[in-house]
Amino acid sequence: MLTTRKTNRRQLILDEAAKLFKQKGFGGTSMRDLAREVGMEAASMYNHIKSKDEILDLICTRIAHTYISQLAEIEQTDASYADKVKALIRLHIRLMIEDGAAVSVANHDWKYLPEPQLTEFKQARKDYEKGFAQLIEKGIAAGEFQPVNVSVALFTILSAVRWVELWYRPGRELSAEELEDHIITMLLTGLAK
Amino acid sequence: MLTTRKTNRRQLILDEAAKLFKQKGFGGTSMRDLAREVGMEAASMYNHIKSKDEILDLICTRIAHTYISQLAEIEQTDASYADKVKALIRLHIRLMIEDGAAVSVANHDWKYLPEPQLTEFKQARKDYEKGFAQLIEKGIAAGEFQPVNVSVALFTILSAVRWVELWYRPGRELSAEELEDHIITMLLTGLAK
DNA sequence: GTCTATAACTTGATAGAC
DNA sequence: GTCTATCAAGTTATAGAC
Repeated sequence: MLTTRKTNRRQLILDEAAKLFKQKGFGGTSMRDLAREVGMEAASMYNHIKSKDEILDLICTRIAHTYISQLAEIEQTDASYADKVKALIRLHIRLMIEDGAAVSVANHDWKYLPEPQLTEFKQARKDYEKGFAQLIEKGIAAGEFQPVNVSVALFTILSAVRWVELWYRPGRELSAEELEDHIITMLLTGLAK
Repeated sequence: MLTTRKTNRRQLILDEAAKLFKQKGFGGTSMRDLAREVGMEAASMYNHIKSKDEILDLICTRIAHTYISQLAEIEQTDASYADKVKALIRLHIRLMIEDGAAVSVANHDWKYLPEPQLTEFKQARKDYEKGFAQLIEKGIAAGEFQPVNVSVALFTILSAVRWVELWYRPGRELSAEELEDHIITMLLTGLAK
């Protein structure tokens, strides 16, 4: 685990909710579905959480903060820009593997957040993307990267680490580290000979 | 348009449905929402379509067939494998730009398809991915591509063309063709110098 | 083909006993 | 803190007048 979380009753609800939201979507998951998975009646869950919307907010906000604090950490190191970008790619993949359900929810169901959480989430994501883009820009300026279109490079990287969610199963042929190596090779040196 | 479709009443319902499903998800869109957009009462739509599920099926199936027939066409040409892969990337991007709502639905809401359509859709996607993977494999065997991990390359490419949905707006700084060029450069030659 | 009315059901959330 | 019972609102879909 990259982050340590209490494993009380409330956290159990959040963890099971993330799994169900990933499988069936926020709108496709009822509180009764969730209650069955948690092992209590739907009404009882309201002693631990305020609403279905709050569950979504807690999941999305935790993931957003995780990404932002990891970016801040990497920005402070004195590695090359290429190494910083590689480190970020590795962190994305590792978070997806270790906390995939919550990351999927933050990737897909954030749009169902009520205001003002929706606006806050979108702003946090924008800030993150801006910080990531600046690493690529500086890498180009420093001669470490090709002069690619920065937005295209950024979203190609972010998308490439997203599919891990759809594809990777622990115990597949590749270990997490091998997977990271292969994706970094593909993104940094490309397919062509 | 890559495909020509009749613009009767039924098709209007399908087109508006695709837009709403993309915006609010299949579960988050009610038949009343859709009816308002189409300009009739919810009950009246049932003279044109059988059910909400049928709408989803018609959208997903059309997109699946489009991809599969495009792949078959490209496979038959005698271009190099590199050129075949590039052509497929261009077709993905163009379909996303010209028919983005339906492509988004086929990408995200296919999981709400009822059986047996769900199984059929998953099989069609699997077949498509297999055909695409074979082009990459043969390209490696022919010495046109680096000996990358084929699955990683395939899903990196498929993901890279997916984000166009989240990002591209007509009238943005880039034309469709420039966007295709940039993405192909990023995927084929990579970020590193 | 379009409408109004409504059947049959599911939804998120609450009240109150224990 | 968990339960049963329930509410108010929303869901897909159909019946039947016009």
